[in-house]
Amino acid sequence: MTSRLHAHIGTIRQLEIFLAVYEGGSITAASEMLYLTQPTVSMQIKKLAETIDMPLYEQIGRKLVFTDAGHALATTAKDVLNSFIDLETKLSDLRGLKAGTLKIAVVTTSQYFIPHLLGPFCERYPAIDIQLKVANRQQVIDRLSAGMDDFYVFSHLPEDIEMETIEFLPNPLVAIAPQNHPLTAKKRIHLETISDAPFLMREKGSGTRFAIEEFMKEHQIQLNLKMTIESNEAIKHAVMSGLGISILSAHTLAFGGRAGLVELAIKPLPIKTHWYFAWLKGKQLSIIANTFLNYVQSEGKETLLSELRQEQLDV
Amino acid sequence: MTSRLHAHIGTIRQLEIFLAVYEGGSITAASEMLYLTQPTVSMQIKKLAETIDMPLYEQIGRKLVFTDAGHALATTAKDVLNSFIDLETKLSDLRGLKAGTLKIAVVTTSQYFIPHLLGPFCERYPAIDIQLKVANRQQVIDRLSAGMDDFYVFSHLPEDIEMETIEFLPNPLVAIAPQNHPLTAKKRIHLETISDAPFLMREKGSGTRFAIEEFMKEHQIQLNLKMTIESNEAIKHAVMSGLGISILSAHTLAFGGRAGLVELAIKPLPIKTHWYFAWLKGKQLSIIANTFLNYVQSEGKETLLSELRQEQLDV
DNA sequence: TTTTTATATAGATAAAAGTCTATATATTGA
DNA sequence: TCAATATATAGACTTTTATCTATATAAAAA
Repeated sequence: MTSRLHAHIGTIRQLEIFLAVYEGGSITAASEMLYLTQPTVSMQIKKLAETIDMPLYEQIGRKLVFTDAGHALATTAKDVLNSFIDLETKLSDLRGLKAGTLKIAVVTTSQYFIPHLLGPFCERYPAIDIQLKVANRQQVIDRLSAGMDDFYVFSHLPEDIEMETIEFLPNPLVAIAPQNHPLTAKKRIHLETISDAPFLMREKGSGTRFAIEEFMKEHQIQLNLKMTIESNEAIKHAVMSGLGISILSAHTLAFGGRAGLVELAIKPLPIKTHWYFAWLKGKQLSIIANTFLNYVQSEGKETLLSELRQEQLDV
Repeated sequence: MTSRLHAHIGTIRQLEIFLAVYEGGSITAASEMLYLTQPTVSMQIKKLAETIDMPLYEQIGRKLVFTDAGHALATTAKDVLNSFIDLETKLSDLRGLKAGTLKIAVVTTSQYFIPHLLGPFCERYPAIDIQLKVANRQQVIDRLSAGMDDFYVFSHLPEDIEMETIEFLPNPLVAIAPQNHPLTAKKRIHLETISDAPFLMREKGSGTRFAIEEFMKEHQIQLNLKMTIESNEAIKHAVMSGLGISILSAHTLAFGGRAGLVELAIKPLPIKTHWYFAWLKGKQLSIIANTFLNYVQSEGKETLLSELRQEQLDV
């Protein structure tokens, strides 16, 4: 099969002309509708009938009487032209931000604040469909390499991929302990103290872990690693139940997430890291993506900061 | 509006090629599917994107990542190409008698036997849709002039229209009276006798009336016209209830339609007329129409004659 | 780094689409 | 029968489509 479908049904223009003839009831009427000369229409219809290889109508006196083939073709022509009109509408919606998809992939820790950023954007552009993928760092990196999404959110940026980035928000890492822990009473805790307590840590590859390790190396502190846990929520619950202390993004405590936990007043903390919005270098941002980027850098950032301040986190 | 839709969405071939790219996931894959060179596909897609005036995809590494516009276009392309495939099927059905419409317009009197002719044809070609229009003579003539149907059935052919015709079946006109009428006892009734009885006649323009008038003029008989009635069935019931006698097509009595009525044995009757199948001269008969014509002239005629013989009508 | 695998661009070309003007033909209605 | 109304055909022309070959460019894999 050579798959040359179009050869059997004529051109789109011919369908358009035929439909005008069908609806106008005559060649001349169609030619006037389309601002063409009568022979032009006559010709195109003749060609169309030749490619179809069946007569489309018969001329009885002054009237055109359409054959079964003519009726069938008219039906198809209507369907097809309507499909095109629908497409045009869709495309102009896409051009005008009245449709389309914004795809974002984020590492798990950022799931605590990202929805608070997307909410107002959604409200502003209700017709835009947002697809948010929450995955672990490696999965987000894979999606980044494959160019699957518009934006990616990291705390610790991957190094071997060429990207564009913007530093978006401070991501302070704070030490937490259960409410009844002896250290919670103290107003100023020395960093060295932390070595004594059993420490709960995120898994290797985690951005949080990377930042903690860098920080401790710098301050020449050896942690007393008790357990590796792959989830912030699980770590919080482990801390609550007295298994140890930990250092986590302050955002994991925001928006009602600090029940039963106390932030320790350790002197050089918090560890100052940042959240980054990243996208593949060279990838042409869609209009929607651009719009989102502008939003993030202006209102989005402001809104989020003020929300976090209300939560009394030292962001 | 210049109504040049096609200018905005490319050619059918381009849609076809784009769909191959979309489904194959790469330009090269598409070119192999379609037996084209890679630059050909690349070019056509580029043109398509230019007419749409939006990028359809982005190349990320070795993969193509489609934009929203690309996805929308692919959906439309699928719809459109499927419409064409459906059309092709329909057309080839039409070519092969596996679809299509046979349109016939008949004068009211012939409605008594025409269905018995169409029945077996329908069974033989179950996919063919038959549209039977039963109307008065003038309406059938109007449809004939406008070329609205494939065939027309008359007893008395119109004179001022150029047509092709075939004489199909005898249409004997017989005299009828109610069962209790004094004449029903007689075995041989003189034609003149008819002048005495009140006579019920079809309306002017009716083929039956035309034939009766011609016949009576020839035999120099003056009828005692009592009433003009526009329907065979109404005439039969008027005769039954003793309003008078009449002359009607024997076929109106066939297939169980003679209850309460008796055919009078008037000597030079029945009046011998015929049923004709007619169609516009110069109108190209469709394959279906041709098939029907052949059927009518062979099996159709035979079947109908033998059915009528069983009804003991002297056809 | 080189090879392999993809896509894009340039330049050429045959065929088809799409349009026109001028003219012929057919039908209807006065 | 003639004027009015329709459709069809002929011939010409421009633009676009749909291809190709050859070559450049880019990324991934070895």
